[in-house]
Amino acid sequence: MPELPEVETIKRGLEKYVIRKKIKQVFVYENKSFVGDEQNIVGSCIKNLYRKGKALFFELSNGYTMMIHLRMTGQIIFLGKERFAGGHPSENFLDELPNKQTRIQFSFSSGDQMFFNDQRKFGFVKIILTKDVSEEDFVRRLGKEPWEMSGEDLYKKIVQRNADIKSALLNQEIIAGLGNIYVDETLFDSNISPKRKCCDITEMEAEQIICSARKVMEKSIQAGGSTIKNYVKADGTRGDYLKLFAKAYGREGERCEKCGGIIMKIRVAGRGTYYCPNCQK
DNA sequence: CTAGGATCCTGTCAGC
DNA sequence: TGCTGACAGGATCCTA
Repeated sequence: MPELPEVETIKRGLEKYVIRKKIKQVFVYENKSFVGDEQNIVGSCIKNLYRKGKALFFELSNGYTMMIHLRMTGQIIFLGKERFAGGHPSENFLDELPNKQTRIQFSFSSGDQMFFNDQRKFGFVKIILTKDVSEEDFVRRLGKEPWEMSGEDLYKKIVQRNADIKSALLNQEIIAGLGNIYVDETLFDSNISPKRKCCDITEMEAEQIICSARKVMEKSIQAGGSTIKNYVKADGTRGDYLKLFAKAYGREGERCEKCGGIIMKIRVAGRGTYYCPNCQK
């Protein structure tokens, strides 16, 4: 689920609550979701919080770093005086905690709590030595984010490939941060079909893709990703935050806002894919 | 090396 | 009502 904008939103929202907090206790409800020894982080303070691609890194005071990857259904919920929740949007943003999907719970000396919830257990918390972060497989293989690369950079990485453009944009080694939704939104904005072969993409189109990816993700970060804020509307009812900005994703059968045609759903790279066959060539 | 599919896991929904 | 299969905002591993 959570793609770069959601993880960035969590990072921005969470840092004001957790920086300088001391981890007093860690409860591991699901062994699969925790890699490493939790005793290595007990007693340490959170010095810094940053993001690489779709992963979050908590740099600790004792030489360790805690990496969290939300994968498809992960959520992070901070519970103090206020509640801050981000990640996979669902009813249990508002649940009593811990709940059935709580995999890891952190207690801070301040009395505040942080929960890692994950329905499908694909996500994980991993403890690594801070000095080894750059050698971590995930980090080593991660490509550049759209803001760090030019259209020419992207063009060079895909020009010799035969795969569909959608498949390449989902590949985090080629470009970091896009997932199933933002690839569809990026290609919709670029007027490029998800089925186009990489080797057919011109350098100008690659330029357009980078431009659209930045635009689409910036807009989502502005909207606040899938946080509790935009999941619960002002009147207390629950909203589908995707509808706030998605122009193609999840809109099968609806009218394209650009041409008035019908948004179609097909399968590309094994994923549900929404696009406008009229606009996207 | 690449590309495509299976896989990890739980939950929900459509269709019978 | 139950059952079944498809599918879900990710990334890795296996096979050809």
